[in-house]
Amino acid sequence: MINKSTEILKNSGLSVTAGRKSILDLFIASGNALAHQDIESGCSEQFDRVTIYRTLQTFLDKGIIHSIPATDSIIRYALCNETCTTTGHHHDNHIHFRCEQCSKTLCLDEVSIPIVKLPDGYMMHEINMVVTGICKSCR
Amino acid sequence: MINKSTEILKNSGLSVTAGRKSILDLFIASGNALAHQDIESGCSEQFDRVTIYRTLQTFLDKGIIHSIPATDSIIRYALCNETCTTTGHHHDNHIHFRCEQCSKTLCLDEVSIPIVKLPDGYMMHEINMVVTGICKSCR
DNA sequence: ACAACTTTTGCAACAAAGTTGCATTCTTGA
DNA sequence: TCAAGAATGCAACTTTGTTGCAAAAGTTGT
Ligand SMILES: [Mn+2]
Ligand SMILES: [Mn+2]
Ligand SMILES: [Zn+2]
Ligand SMILES: [Zn+2]
Repeated sequence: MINKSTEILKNSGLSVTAGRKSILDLFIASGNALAHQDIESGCSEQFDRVTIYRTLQTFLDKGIIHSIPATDSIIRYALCNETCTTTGHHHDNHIHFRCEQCSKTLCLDEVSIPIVKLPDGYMMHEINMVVTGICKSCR
Repeated sequence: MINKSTEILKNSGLSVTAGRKSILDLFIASGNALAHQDIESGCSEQFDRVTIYRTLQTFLDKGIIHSIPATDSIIRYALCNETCTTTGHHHDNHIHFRCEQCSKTLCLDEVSIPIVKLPDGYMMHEINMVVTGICKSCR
């Protein structure tokens, strides 16, 4: 296995293509969550918009990345931890932080989502918690 | 004050127009959160798409409605509780539930968002918590 | 290293969602 | 009732997301 992106792709049973490697490298290099647009403009090589949509969907399905909800209708994505990749089911249990200053969205892996008790009759599947505010580097 | 929607508009210092009343009535009548599209198709009268965008933005600014993040890039909106309207700053502290069966998004006003401690250096402003699963009426 | 097979990609053509400027219409308060 | 200001509808446009299909690239076994 030559490098990390190749390794992740092979472990997920995906064929290794320039586009997938490139996009994955971008995720690995970047410290924050990426939106479709970030990827389109941030990739070393240029890839078709459609390819990026399809790649992101594939990565989601395989548990390589997870999506982060937001109120600006821009979905951002970040690398999952190992367990998601291996099980094909998302197990990210951390909160996300969106900085109102620098607009970066971060995974706060060290802050886990607290347990909430739903009213009777509700069945919980996934939880998402997004905090907005000012990040460490913007203070 | 003739009815509730008029009252809310006046209290927020907004002029009372057919569109605003209609949209607000829809929110009041509906038990769940509404997306732009729901409003466009659900209003008694037909209003221009642009008017609906602008109205939603105005309602957000005035603290009449709040937006609910989701990972499907469709933002949904729901009525705020009184405190938002009066202060112009959102104070909704409840979690949101999105049913994977009926696709309805609900405000669970009775379930408040638990407190989380952020790492040093982070300043919190707003918290959003969205739970997905199966709702009471879909079991 | 090659061929056969499978998968991925790019392109084109759409559809849906969101934005902006401007003229017209509606609200409001004097 | 009327003037001033605010909201609306329309047109034109940008951005975002989807689908089908042919060409290109990746994979597997020899
Ligand atoms: Mn994350
Ligand atoms: Mn709510
Ligand atoms: Zn920041
Ligand atoms: Zn349901």
